[in-house]
Amino acid sequence: MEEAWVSLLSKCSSLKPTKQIHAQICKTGLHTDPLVFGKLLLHCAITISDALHYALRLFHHFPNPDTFMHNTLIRSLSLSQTPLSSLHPFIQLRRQPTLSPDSFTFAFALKAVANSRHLRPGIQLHSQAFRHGFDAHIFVGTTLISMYAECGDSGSARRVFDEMSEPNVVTWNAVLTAAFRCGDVEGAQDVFGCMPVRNLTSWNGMLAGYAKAGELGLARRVFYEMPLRDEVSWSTMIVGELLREEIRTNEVSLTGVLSACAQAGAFEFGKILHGFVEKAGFLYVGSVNNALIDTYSKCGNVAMARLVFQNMPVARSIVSWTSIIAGLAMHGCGEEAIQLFHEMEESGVRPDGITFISLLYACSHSGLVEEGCGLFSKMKNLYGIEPAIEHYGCMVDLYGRAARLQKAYEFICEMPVSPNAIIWRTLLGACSIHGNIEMAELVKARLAEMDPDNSGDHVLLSNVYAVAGKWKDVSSIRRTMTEHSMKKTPGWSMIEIDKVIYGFVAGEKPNEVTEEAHEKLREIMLRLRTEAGYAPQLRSVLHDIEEEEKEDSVSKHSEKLAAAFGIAKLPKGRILRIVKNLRVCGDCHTVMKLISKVYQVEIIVRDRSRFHSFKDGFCSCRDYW
DNA sequence: CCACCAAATG
Repeated sequence: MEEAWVSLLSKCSSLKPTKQIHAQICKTGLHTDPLVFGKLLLHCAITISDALHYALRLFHHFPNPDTFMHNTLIRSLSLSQTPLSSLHPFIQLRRQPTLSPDSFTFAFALKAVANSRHLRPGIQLHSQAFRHGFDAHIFVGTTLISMYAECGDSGSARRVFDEMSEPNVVTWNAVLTAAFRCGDVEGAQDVFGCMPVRNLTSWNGMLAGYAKAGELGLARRVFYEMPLRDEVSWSTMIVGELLREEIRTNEVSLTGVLSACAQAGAFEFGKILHGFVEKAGFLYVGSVNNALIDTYSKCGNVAMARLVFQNMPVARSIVSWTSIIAGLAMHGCGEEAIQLFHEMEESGVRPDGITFISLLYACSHSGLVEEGCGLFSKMKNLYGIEPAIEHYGCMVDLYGRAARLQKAYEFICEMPVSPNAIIWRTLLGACSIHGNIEMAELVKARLAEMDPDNSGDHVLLSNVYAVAGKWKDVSSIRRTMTEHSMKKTPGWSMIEIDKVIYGFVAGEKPNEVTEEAHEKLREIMLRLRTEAGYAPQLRSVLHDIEEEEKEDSVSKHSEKLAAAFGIAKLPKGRILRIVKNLRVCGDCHTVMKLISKVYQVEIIVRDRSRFHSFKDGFCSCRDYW
């Protein structure tokens, strides 16, 4: 309830709608809730520049404000354009006979002084904190140090630090930046050398300090030596123009990094890069926009891809149109992809062969057989584009997925170019989806002539047998595979949590992360069984093994582990984004649907060929994949 | 009765 109001507030940036929201909050009676009221104060003081008086009036009418409420007002004002105005509620609070200031009060008030850079009120606050015995408090002490540094009094900052009994990392970091702020680069180096513990903020502090002092060479060195880099590190480098030379000389490297993100599915990192692109003015380079569209689609966020496409400040090229069509296709938005294609035709951009590959792909992944056929002939007849082998492959996929296996087979036989292994493999995949043994055997024979050592083909065929319960044939395939020392590609999945990527491989040696994932997974499966009536679907298992063992084998699939780990680690409400190297198996697909319903989370899985976005028990692929 | 608010890097 409170969160709803807060998010509503964050969307309005002027006083009038804020007043309306306030009136509504009053109706619900939540206006006396300290949390809601605090957010309202903060919003008026920071987000809206001319609403300070309104914040003060709100506070004035608040019944019996306690120390917490006073602190909130002091904090709000300290962050406003006129930080020193927070001294009024500070004095008011001290005059109240029933209330007394606490450590928060002093921390906020000192922060206000630091933001205003006026030394004299700072000194007064310091002596008052001393009288109340709060100057020894670690937060207050640390704020004192940075306050003195902001006001240019490095000697006092140093003295406060020397008198502290147990400085922690944050205190050390405050001293570090204090040295830089007073222009003492050598002092900062000393502090950095003496620090008993360092965290990312310490490194970022060094980086920013050097950059501000104009020591660009040293800053670059810090950047390369850092054990870990986050958003702040990167943006320090960009804002300080430390990487700009490299990027400006060839924006190729920027698109290169973006495409690496796309391949790895590193969404959070891609977002950071997007921020840089905007800040550094690279949005005016068409190819960078296209790379962003591609990155967002491949990282599972087609909505962001759409947004980049819609807001492009430069002309959309054929690559831009094709990228967004391919992105929509990957996410199962076939109709939208076709609609965009029509818009593209109207805008006068002429499609090329790659555009049609994306379109046909969109059709085959959304079951739009008629539309796909129409586009295929339009490509040949209207645009005069001679279909390449990839186009034929898409058509085989289109018919095959739609269970029209005979039609697909005939199509291959009538093709004017001779089919390659990929074409036959596409059909074999379709046979495995629809469980057609005869066709699968026929196709596998062709493949055996062309590409006998491909383990994936054996696995596909054996899956067809396994589904039909023909375990003899399954084990014979397995024997051939071991005899030819063919290895099944191990399945892996990864999930990004707080910009760190965790990988899971089926059957790997247990470690801390996998232990945790397994434990969470056991708990999840139990809940799915009791609350959603889940029963494991064992058809996806390759081998003819005991039922119980099979269940065990299915339960170890890497995407399940990644999902379990995500549920355990990510805060509620966050989307789980998983990347997998192979296709999702049927059982995992079901489990993801159930998890999304029971745990009320959105899960986006990128598999080998497309995206599955699970929400409320349904998948965006509508079980067509 | 408790907890919601707090210090350092861009």
